[in-house]
Amino acid sequence: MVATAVPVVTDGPCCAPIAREPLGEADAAELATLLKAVADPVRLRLLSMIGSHAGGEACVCDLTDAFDLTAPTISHHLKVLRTAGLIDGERRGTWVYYRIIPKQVARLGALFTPLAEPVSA
Amino acid sequence: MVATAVPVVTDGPCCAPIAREPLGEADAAELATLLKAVADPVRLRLLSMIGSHAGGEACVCDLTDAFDLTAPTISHHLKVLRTAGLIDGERRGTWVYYRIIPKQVARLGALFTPLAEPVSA
DNA sequence: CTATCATTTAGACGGCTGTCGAAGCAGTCG
DNA sequence: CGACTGCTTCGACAGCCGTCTAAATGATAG
Repeated sequence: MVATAVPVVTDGPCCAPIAREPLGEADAAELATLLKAVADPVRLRLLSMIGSHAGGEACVCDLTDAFDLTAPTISHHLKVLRTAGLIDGERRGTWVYYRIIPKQVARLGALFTPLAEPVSA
Repeated sequence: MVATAVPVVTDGPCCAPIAREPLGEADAAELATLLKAVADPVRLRLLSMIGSHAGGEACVCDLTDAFDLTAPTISHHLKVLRTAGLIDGERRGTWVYYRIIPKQVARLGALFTPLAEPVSA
């Protein structure tokens, strides 16, 4: 968390955080990396499937079956998501289970959220 | 808009919309296109500069000066953002001014926002 | 130990993408 | 009209990315 010392004036539906002050070069580069990780239809669906799966985690075998893609390709996409810190994988016996890391996903949302509603928390 | 007829159970601070139900193939493809448009450091900064500029719009000349890139390259990035429906440009005399289209930007935010707070609207 | 299944890694290949220089279009100034 | 400035389009090129096949690794079963 960077916590820029800018007083957030929630005076109505103004604009997303990205539109409050110009983004620095370094921040932009880092955020772009994060965004690139989700800017792919397959990875978007993988993330969605993992997140919406009962128990909060999904087995790779289930994920692979849902696409017309080979197992290595799915594995590659999962690695991209894992490297970006969006998901975490764990091996239990024969199968590997993936789980979403909500904090990092929320970071993406915070970027473009209009902040129209006051943050009650 | 595909509008899958699934009853969305908002039973508390669960997870982002993307994690409530698996994303359809078509929706994923369309969202990926939108995300690709912002998954670039230069475009992220352009969007941020335009959005945070006084008056809500920025001249291309200002934008070009802020980067170590040639004018055609900046123009290319602006076109990508415009094609994605994120910004809109208008020529006034000698200069061209760009403006953010908040609705489309908000769509991005809604994707990953945790929805921890009840939607008052 | 060997066989088999689940997943990842390695290597290769075609297509997309960011960048540039050159040229074209639009508007202003003399 | 003719020259000049601001921005975009065009064409080309290097590098990245998504996909595959083949092979390696990890774990269980017989």
